[in-house]
Amino acid sequence: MLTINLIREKKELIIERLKIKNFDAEEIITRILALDLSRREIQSKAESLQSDMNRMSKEIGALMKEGKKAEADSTREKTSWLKEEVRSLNDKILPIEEDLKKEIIRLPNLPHISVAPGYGADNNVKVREGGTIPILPDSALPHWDLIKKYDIIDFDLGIKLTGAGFPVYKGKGAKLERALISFFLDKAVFAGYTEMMPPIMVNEDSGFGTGQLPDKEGQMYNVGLDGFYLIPTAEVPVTNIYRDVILSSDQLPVKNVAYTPCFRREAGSWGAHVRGLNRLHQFDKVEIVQIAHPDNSYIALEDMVRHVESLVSELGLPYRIMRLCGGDMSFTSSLTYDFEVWSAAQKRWLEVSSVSNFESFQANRLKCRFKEKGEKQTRLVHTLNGSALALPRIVAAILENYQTENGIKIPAVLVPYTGFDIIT
RNA sequence: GGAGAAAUGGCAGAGCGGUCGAAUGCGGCGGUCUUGAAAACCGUUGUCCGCCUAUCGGUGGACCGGGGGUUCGAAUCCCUCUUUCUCCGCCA
Repeated sequence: MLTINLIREKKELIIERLKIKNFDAEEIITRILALDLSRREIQSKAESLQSDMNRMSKEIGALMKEGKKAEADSTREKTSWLKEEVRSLNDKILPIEEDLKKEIIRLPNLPHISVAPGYGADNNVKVREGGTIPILPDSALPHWDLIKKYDIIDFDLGIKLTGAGFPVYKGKGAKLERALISFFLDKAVFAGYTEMMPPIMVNEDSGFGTGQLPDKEGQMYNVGLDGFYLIPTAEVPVTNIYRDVILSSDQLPVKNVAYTPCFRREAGSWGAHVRGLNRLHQFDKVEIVQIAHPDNSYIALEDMVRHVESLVSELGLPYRIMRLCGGDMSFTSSLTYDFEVWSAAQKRWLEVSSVSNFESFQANRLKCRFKEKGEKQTRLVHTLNGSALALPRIVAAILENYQTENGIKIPAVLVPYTGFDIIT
């Protein structure tokens, strides 16, 4: 959510910058400014009358004490119309504020200056790449065949228990999953992140804080009876830890990491390219989150990108880092880097991580602020997060890229975690 | 699930219709003292919104778990929701 101050002061700049995201903000901003103005006018009026009321109430109190009942009563009579007036003005403010908020939350975050215009994945910019693309024999299998061949992930069983997109990991498949989670967590803790185990259901306030609600309601599973939502990513609980919090500048940056299962309804997104592990309703992910000083948030972003890069690189997966264009970036993001790994049997790139700086956009929804040491003024923090990493596609890439005639080899860094070096 | 009690500033804890944004203690910040530190003493100490102001700041309004109500006036009374604690029941 952009701040009302920014909208008041930098209207033209916002309109310009949002064009990069192919968003026409002009009409919305015009409405916002009009609502803002009328809100302030009414508020001023109401508050000055309220001030009169407060003064008269005190007078009545004083008169009663002195025993001047008649004078107190005459003052009391005078307050009645004021009371009406204040009430009717305040009643006008509420719906205006609601409308104002409704309009403001429709504005996407401003893209960073380095973000290129564009409409989709084709306009993303390749920043770096690494690793070597393996050449597999013609007999190489896609991962959905490999998991059957080695009996390590069972989709049919998941369908029986829950439904499509809820796989059951079995034997060495389950162990590989757990090994990856441990590996990712250990790496993050070593890099200075604090491990968290948050709830995987959140309330509505949390959903609003990170931007899933109210618009992306259909993406999350709703536990109707209790009004909770299953988290689509650990970003939601871990970032919302700092909702309504004022940090001191020497606590920044806050660096947290969490493993959680993630749940996504993925309504309407099924089709080609979603076979096997490519898209699931429930999957495992390790997420890193930083709360940063606004002056340093792009250093933090770079730091996170390097961290994620070290993970894919140590797993020996061919990868590339893409800077998303305006049209491919999320509503809430200022700058996003996507990590893609090469899936050797599908012969395509799979997105395994998305690392973003939200600047103060989430912080404003969260009311997460900080104070510079010794200063009175509060400022909004910057929030960042990134997958480090999302498991299913990493598993898919490992299975495909590391397949041999004798079985699937396990990347060397994982062997201490799995306890085996080949799946047969 | 049943029966009671409670929710106040960073923390602890008073207040239970008017002078309360809120005593007191601790903590934090600034100062005096000291070679330095501690102790002691003095001062200061929240958030949001509006208006005025180039800035420092001034001024008005709101905030005592959330929401609603009674009243000229609510931290204080009433309703409701949430959370916590105690006892009983159930239970990984």
